[in-house]
Amino acid sequence: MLDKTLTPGSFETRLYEGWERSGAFACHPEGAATPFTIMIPPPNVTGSLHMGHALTFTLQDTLVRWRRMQGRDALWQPGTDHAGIATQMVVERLLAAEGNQDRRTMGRAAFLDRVWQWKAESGGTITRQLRRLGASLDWPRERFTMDEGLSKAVLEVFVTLHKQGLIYRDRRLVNWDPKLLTAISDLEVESREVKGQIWTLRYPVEGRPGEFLRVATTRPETMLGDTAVAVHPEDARFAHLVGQRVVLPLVGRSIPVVADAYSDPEKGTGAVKITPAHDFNDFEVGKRHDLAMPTVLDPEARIALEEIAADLRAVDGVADPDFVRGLAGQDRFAARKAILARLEELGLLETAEPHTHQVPHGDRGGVPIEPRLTWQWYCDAATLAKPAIAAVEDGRMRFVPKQWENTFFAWMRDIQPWCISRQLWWGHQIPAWYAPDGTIFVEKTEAEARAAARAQFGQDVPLARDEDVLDTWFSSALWPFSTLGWPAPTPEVGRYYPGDVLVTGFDIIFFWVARMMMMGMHFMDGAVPFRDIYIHGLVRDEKGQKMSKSKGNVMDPLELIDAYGADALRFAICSLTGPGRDVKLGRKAVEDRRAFVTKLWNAARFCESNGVVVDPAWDPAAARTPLARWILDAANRAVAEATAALEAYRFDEYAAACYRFTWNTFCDWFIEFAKPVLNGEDGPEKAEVKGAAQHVLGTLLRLLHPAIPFVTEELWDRFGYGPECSLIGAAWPEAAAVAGAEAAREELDWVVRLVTEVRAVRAEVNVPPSVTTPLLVRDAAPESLARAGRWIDAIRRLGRVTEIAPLAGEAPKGVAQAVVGEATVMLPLAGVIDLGAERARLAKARGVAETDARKIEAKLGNADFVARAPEEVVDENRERLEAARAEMARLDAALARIAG
RNA sequence: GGGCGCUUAGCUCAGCGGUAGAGCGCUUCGUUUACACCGAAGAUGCCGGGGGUUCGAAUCCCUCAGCGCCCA
Repeated sequence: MLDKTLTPGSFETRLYEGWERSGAFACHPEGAATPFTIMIPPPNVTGSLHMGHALTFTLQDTLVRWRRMQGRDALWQPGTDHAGIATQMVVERLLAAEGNQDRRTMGRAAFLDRVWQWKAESGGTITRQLRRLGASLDWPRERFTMDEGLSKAVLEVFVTLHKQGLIYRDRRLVNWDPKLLTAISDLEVESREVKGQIWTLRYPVEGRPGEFLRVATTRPETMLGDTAVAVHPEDARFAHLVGQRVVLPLVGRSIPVVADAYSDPEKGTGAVKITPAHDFNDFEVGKRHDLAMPTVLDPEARIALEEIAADLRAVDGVADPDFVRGLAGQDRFAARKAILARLEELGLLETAEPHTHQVPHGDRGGVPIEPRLTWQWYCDAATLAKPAIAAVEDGRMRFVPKQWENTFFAWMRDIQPWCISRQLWWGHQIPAWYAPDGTIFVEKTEAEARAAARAQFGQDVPLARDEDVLDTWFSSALWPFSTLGWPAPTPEVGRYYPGDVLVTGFDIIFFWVARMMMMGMHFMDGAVPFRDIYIHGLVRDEKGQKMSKSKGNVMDPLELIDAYGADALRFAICSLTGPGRDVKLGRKAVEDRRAFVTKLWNAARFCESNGVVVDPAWDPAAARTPLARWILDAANRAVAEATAALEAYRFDEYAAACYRFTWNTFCDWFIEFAKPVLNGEDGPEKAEVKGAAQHVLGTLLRLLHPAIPFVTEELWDRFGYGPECSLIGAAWPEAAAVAGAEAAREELDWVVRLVTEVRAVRAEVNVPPSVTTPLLVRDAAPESLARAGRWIDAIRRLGRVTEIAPLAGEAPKGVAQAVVGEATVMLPLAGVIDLGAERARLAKARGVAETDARKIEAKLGNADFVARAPEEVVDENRERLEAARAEMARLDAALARIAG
């Protein structure tokens, strides 16, 4: 017997272990079935399961379970990425907390050992948690971006792209994180609004004593590296100064005034100082005007004078080399203060005004990034992006919803060289070796590099390997094929690449999506890495706020699973995942879906306690009773709706279709109609109701399994639809042939309408539930009376009716009435009902019918409508008008009957 | 500044040319033996404002307003 109350915790772990043990999650490369592949966008190895994961992995699991049931050879391959910066930070923090040596003291090899040790201990957190969610991942195929195999793929790709000229070394400005001491990519930089100040400085014009060029800046400390002042070429105010020179205060360097459209006459003073080595815009100006580009900040963003020491020159009242020398080694913000103070003393600081502006910050380190001129490795993203753009343009890859194409195109068409080197230890060390003369050898192994060097120099030379590692996204970009064993020619690569769909959030389009496309198409002979890209929203709290620790509105998916069950959480997620919308998910939403899971459980309990048992031989095509035919037909429609919804990635519609059929059809009506039969005598009718019940319950369990795998599997097993843990491998339901479906639908729909009307009448005229009445039917067609007779047991029970009789003559006094189709049904309730309430009720119903009729009359009275609208629309309106008029007439008659 | 999205019942959202819907909430009623994580009934809408296209607009177009996000 099923327990009276549903306790998901009592079976979730057992079922998951059962599935996993039985190999139900495994793909079958040797099989004949058509593959269905989803590559997990690898979560960060330092992460733990949050609501965003719960969302994306629930959707992925729903798709995978559904396709698996459809007979596809599903591969959902799990794994994590090594998260270079995040992991290194975690382990460094750990070392500090343990009171251990820091990484520089312990050295690279020892530090990396420690990271691997951490990975072994803590790296499995998220993969363990995914099991709680029910994610049916092919665990034995789990991969990690630092695995031997994936590292081989990284070497192959790096070396190949280098030989193709698509990876190169360059000295450009990079986003430098002065806290983490590494370059980071544009995408790892976030603008934050900062309340700062804007200062106006006075730069003396050379050879014109007393004349100054006023420049506005938010970063006065970089002035030490200024090599020009730019004004707009068409700005008349400064035309006479273009080509002149100014003296750089404090430093004493003579710098030119250049005309460059970058300078905005509307902003600040219209003249802008140019520091090419410390600002991206200034760098471009510097290149245009062939300016020197001295660096004045060291990696930790402290003042460094090496590149300007030779330029320092004392100028009376303007420049002070001793002061500048004293700044060496000072932090950028301390230096700013000192410089401003000194400029003020010299009378060269004109104004200081409050100013709010966007300041780039490193998203990991959290400090303002510092553009720095450094040598880094770059990937020619613009070239790699072209085939990916074309593949989306011509439909070989499809964004769902489509509008995300715009975001993708906008970024891809203006993509910048991708800085792929990082000054970290944890990651794939760049396979580049330097000879003493600076020659670079890029090879997969040191031995190959040595051989290449020997070939070049005619003798062995000492080689030093590049210390840097690659951006984590470089290895993640290879995920769709590196996880399948590439570059080895494995059967998996041929079979599971391209994937069918990548599921991810819109915030990740530039990271995984774009990069996987670029690398996939380049290395897999132009083949796209996945056909569909399903983009879902972000999880927010019930008020629509982004969840964050600082706001304190985070919900823990594991805690929700403990409280309500994984199925409730998953069903809530599916229900709320509409197209192109964020998912607002409060605790209440999960609690509400638990009620649905419980409802299903209780419906199953009803079936069990009424002797419904599984009968695989039961043939729906042989069903003869309207009730069986009706519920089978309704199930067919639910199957069609659910399948269409999943095909369109409409998780909300899939959940809604399942919900409606389960609750509003199966529970509310089928079970109620079945009760009189099941309580009655044994016979063919009862047998058929049981047969239909077991058949449809089985359909329901299969239909709902992708969304709520645990409770459906538990019920499937308990009822004996199959062996333990077999629902996951059961066939996705398909429409069953049902004879006479239309007639059955008409019949049952009529009964539903009759019962609903009777209930409404009773409720509105305040008939106590204890009072039962006969039902007098006037003007009923013979078929309606016959139906009433066939369903008298159900109508009695659901409408609190004693008997049904046709009424030919006068209606008794004090009836409550309702119109059902062509018939008027009357409940003789003299003395019980409030006649005033009944009259009001009928009048209101008549009003509704009249309004409806008026609207349709107006429509049909419009000659243009009749002439131009499609014929079926016009006919439909004529029929509706007729029905509305007939209803008005019947209601008028009903009102007349109880008049006065 | 450029781009995208949103604005429909108290709340969360479907619907996207042809009769305005769901869930939750609310009100009333309910010990009918699956389920109170339940059942029955009910109320609630200038479909953001304005203009246009159309026989017909919540739905298509323009415009304005507000909100949110992304990129500068």
